[in-house]
Amino acid sequence: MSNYRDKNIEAFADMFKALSNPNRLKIFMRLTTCCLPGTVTSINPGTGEAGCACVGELGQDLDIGPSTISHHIKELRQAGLIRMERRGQKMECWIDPKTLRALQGFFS
Amino acid sequence: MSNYRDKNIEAFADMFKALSNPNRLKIFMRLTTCCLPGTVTSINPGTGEAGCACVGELGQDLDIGPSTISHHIKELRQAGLIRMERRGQKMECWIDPKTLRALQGFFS
DNA sequence: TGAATATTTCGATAGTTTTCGAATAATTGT
DNA sequence: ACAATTATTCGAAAACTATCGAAATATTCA
Repeated sequence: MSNYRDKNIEAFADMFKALSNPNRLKIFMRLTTCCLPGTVTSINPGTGEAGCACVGELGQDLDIGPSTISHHIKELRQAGLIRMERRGQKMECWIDPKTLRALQGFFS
Repeated sequence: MSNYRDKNIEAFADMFKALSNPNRLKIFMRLTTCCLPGTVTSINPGTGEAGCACVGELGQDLDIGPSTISHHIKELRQAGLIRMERRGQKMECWIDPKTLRALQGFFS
């Protein structure tokens, strides 16, 4: 009787691949620290809107172009690590809580 | 004041890269289940020797050649995930407990 | 409608990875 | 010394990845 990890090797490999690029890992870590799932995310002091980091913000301090940021965020999304939704001109991103729990369980 | 993760982004990216290949991930998982660090590892019923999985054993059921197995195990070792030591003709492999703890802490 | 902002798509290029098979090395037992 | 076992190194081929810049799309605001 195999356990959860054994049944999802390919999915976990995809998650680790998404985290294997330093720039993608930085984006992921930024999302975990700025807007952890389950917690109240940042509120824009100007607009008063609740929100999380958008694609442009996530790419700051990364020294790569916007098209590359977009590509990386797509990879994180396809691996199931993050979710995103359009909010006006921007795309808000946040960590998928279910996937994060799966990763926490993987090493425990 | 940055935390542990921020100071070791490259090292963590290397670990995730090592785990991003399905075959390498299977090898890693096999090591975590057959000989967890800190626990008494398997004892060979014939010889009575304590030991863990060797390179050949780890490559079973993987449908890739021995040189590829060797390559993958080298990647896991260089990422700091496993340690190994010669025992006669065989190379014994085991999980590095320090690195495993670092990974457990990464997602928590 | 048209300009500005934010993001994505596309095609290209340089670099990396996976895997193989042949050759080599290390160890053990005859 | 020699054969058998186990594992590593090397060179090559195919596939994949990271990044770029240009063009395209979506949204807001004047």
